[in-house]
Amino acid sequence: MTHRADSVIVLDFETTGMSPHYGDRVIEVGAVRIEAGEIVDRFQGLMNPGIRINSFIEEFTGITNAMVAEAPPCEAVMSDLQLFVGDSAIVAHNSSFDRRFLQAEWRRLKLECENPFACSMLTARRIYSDAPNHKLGTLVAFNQLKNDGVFHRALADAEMTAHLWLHMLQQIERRFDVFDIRFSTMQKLAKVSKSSVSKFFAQLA
DNA sequence: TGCCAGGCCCTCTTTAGGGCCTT
Repeated sequence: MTHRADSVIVLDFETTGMSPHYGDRVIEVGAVRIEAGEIVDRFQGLMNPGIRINSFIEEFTGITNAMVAEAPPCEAVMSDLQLFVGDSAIVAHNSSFDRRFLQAEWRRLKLECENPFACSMLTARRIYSDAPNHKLGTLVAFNQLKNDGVFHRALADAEMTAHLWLHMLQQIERRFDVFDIRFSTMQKLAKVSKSSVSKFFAQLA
């Protein structure tokens, strides 16, 4: 399976909680496709998880039980998401979280999730070691990236993550005078130890 | 109704513990 170096899906889920293993479900998905350094397509879907959303999540996301009651079931939206994502590489902020939910929801549909993942949070920890923290909202403010002030809604967070991802790519290219930073390079960057970052960047230049 | 996790990183580490990040 091959992936275009400049084509990735940036994904974000809102969910009923932290763990699909304990019955939590996805209630909203937002995804954008990046090609050639630009957002070229968007996918958004509110869905009915079939279980009650607790008050904390309602407050946290603004997504209420009344809203999802009118929405299609998870299975329908997740099936459409699979068509949107295809075999593209996927980026998410703290991707281990979104990957767990994507795998769990697709498993219900008997779909495999073999897409490669990269994590914008782990990459940002390497590049922005001087940031106050590495929450998505903090990194957007830290880099003065454009946003519409909406947080904890899936498409808004996916778009902010995409802007952060593109910003990190541009900064690496500019800083080290290299072009065509590939998805696999960003994956490796997120995994190298903090003490090895300088050596890693030296190999890029 | 309320509760529940997991992967990664760092360090005063590796026979571990605690913090960060996601909802």
